[in-house]
Amino acid sequence: MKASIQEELANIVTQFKNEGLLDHEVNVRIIVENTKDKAHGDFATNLAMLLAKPMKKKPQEIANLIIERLAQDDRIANTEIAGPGFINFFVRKDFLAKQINELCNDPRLGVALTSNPQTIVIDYSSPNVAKEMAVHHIRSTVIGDAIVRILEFLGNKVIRANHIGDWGTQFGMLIAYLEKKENEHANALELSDLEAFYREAKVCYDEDPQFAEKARFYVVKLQSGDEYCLSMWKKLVKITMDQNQEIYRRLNISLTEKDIMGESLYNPMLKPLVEDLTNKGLAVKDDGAMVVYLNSFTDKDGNPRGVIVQKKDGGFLYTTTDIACTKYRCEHFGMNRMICFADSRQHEHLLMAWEIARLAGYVPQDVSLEHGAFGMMLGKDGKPFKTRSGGTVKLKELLNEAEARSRKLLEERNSDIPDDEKENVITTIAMGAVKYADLSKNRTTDYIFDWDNMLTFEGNTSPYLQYAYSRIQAIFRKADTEPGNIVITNEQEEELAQKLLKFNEVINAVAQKAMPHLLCAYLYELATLFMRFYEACPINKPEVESSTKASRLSLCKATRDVLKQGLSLLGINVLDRM
RNA sequence: GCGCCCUUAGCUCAGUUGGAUAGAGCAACGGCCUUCUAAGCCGUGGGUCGCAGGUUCGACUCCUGCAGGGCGCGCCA
Repeated sequence: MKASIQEELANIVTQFKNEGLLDHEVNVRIIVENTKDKAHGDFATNLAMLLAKPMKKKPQEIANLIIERLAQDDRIANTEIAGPGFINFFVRKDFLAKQINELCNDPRLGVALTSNPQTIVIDYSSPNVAKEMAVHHIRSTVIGDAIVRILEFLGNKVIRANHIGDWGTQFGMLIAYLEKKENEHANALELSDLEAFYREAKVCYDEDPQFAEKARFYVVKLQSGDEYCLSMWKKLVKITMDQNQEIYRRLNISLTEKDIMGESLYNPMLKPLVEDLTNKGLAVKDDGAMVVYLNSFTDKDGNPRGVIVQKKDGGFLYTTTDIACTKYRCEHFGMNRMICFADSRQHEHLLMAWEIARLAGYVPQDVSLEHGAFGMMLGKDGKPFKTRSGGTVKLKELLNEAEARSRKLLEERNSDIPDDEKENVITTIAMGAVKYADLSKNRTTDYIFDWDNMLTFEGNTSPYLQYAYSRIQAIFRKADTEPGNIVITNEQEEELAQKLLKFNEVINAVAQKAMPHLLCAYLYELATLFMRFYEACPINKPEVESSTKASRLSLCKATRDVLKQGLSLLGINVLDRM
């Protein structure tokens, strides 16, 4: 609808040009936008104002010319000129009803499959081996997973890439310490506290010279492919990822073991990569290290910035790994697009790695490399978030606390939920609340971590959306009529219907911008409009006519389906009762 | 020193590629449960959009400067 108006306006601009009313050189962006205030109609364009100067006429005059030339469209009730020269379009009510009836019968709820399916790599979560996931890991994990689901829903082929930190010099130390623990016959429980494990390993390394020597020895052995060291390393990876997999399960994250593509995967590719960069004349020796100079980045003196891809001692750096990783993904998956969800500190680093990959010809021109950057998690004081003791809060602790609060709340209510459903209700609400708290914020800015904000169940939260859903389910349990043809009879129905029709637009915007908070905002607005409709428009009441009942049930059904689909794309489950 | 990001109500955040009167939630105050779930609905108060200029018919949005906060800057990842 918007697109067809836009097309017609473009034709009119061409007419103006052909008639000499407008210079051919003039280039205007024709925009038809949704109005914020429905007094301004359903769609509006500012075209007349944009043409005012180049056409040397008053905006109102031009608006009139445009309206005169608009073809008759039976979907449009009328157009008007308003304010400084906006043209407002009012859609006919029966066309709205027609569209919403179509949406009701569409299993995809108006969201078309993409006409141009792509292979898209989503790099997200990326925890470190031998460390527990902390609260800040929630961002990459939850946002990345939502984008994965949305891109798949649109018909793209999505590769989940869990770029775990499973390589580096610290593994010598960790292997040596694991060996020590095994010799002491440590049980699984002792190993499960990875924070303690890492800390203690570090203590041994710092205080016991013999241990440190062994650690350094094991690094070399590991990197040369020693079987014993590799098997110990694999144990560490497994212990860690088993724990992380449990977090993923609780949070309903779609990552599995098969999606693990850690840094170690690229290790064998680093040496040939640097050789290739050297052969191509990109990497040059500087003070013993191999460096790529980039003209598009400058150092503190304004000279091309040097990026080290190989250290003096022959070792490689994480930039080298990221170049190899990008190259591998292009070659191995034939990807069209890659989005890396990592915090904003890595922005410059990623851009430089990708620039090198492009210069080396590893990335086809039309492949889009995107950094789904997100801000830092800060404490209430605006400083990077730390606990009082200076450590981080474990993600597991946050999830436990969410469940505790959810449980307490359910117990305080005199709910009639059967006992066998209660656990599911508690966890579904708790996990939804935590995920939504993160997903609903614009990812680009830093944000304040606060237990109460993160774990609230009122207002703009996931429980609110889940509540709207379960209210609808309650209506259907009591309904004695089937959903039928929708006829819009009042303001609440109209606003709800119009919002439902915007689902398609929102999903596509999220897919393009990789910003799930847009979907959260949409679903919250939808739920709010439903709540108003719910208060104003009775259904299961004796005085309601059966045709009205059938119409409203259809609106309920569409709302229910969009809420369920929308939440499911965010990785949040719904509940039949709560 | 150089560079990137940020600053919107008491608090936490939205604000579409520049559009019409800057919006939510929480907190505060006042209403609404014998009527489809009160995790809800309705209403009230609350703003110099960090500051100062500029561009524009129109600026929270774009440009410049300043202040404050976060982050990054060759051999860690």
